[in-house]
Amino acid sequence: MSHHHLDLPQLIRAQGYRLTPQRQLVLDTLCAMSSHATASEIYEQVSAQMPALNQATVYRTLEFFVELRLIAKSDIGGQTVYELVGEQPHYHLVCRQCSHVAELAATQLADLADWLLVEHGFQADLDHVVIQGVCADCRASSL
Amino acid sequence: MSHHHLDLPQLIRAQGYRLTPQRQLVLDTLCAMSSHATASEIYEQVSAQMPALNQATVYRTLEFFVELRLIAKSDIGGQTVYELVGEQPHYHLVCRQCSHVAELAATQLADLADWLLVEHGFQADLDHVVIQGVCADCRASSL
DNA sequence: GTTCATGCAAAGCGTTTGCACGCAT
DNA sequence: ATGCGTGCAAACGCTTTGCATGAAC
Repeated sequence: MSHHHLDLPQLIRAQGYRLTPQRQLVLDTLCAMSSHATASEIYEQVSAQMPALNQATVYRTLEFFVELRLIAKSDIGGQTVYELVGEQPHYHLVCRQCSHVAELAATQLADLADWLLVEHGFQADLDHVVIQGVCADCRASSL
Repeated sequence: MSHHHLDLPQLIRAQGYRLTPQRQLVLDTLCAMSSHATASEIYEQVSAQMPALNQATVYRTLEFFVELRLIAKSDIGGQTVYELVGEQPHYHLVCRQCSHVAELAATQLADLADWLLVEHGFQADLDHVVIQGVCADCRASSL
């Protein structure tokens, strides 16, 4: 559970919110899942451990953590996916043809981010960037 | 109607498809609208000129043009928006706080695109890139 | 004890689909 | 004449919401 390096109870309570088993479980589950997941995938995993937990709670909990900026919500190929905001910002390459998703460290975006901040005062969330296109395999097979 | 530089009838018929008044109207409307628009915004505009035209037709028509790669479909701040693919590729900066959307020419992305192609064989659609973050105004007002 | 979070069920919204008719080819 | 595209209405999936109960503080 890599998110345990942060003091979750304090982080939540400091703002007047409450730490519930449901919130802990959702965060743990998202951490255990390799990478991005849809709300229903998360719900499936979570309800295996806590069957009473409701889908509405999953949505509310995810939204809650998104607002705390502990998890990121993005649209990947028409699907809304959630992901733990980790130490290593990364972005996604989504293939328009096969829907394959690759993850890349955001180091290549650093210059762009700097430029956006200096020239436009825009502070980019590098964790949210999704780039569509055609992946190497699909390009090869369409030759 | 800046898209009239392309031979729409031929482009469509060459692939065995048909050019209908509805398809023309949707494309003209999207061209007339300053920039990106949601399906319902497009439907409103379009049905003003052709009241019988159905929402389902708008969706089917938009999807049709997306597949022809005449228009781009992206998710901006949770909304699905459509946009004519013009001569000048550009990307969007979306403010997480005020939802303001700025457009920038994709020239700053060119290097990144080159790098993606060379290093990962990934051919990026620069028209689809959406970057979330906090805009200059919101950063200023939160100081 | 107070208030926030949850469970439940229903509603909401954007989008898609099946079918019969009509129009572009 | 053929068959693709449209209009209509219903269905669909994802997400949100109102309310009463229950749990965290």
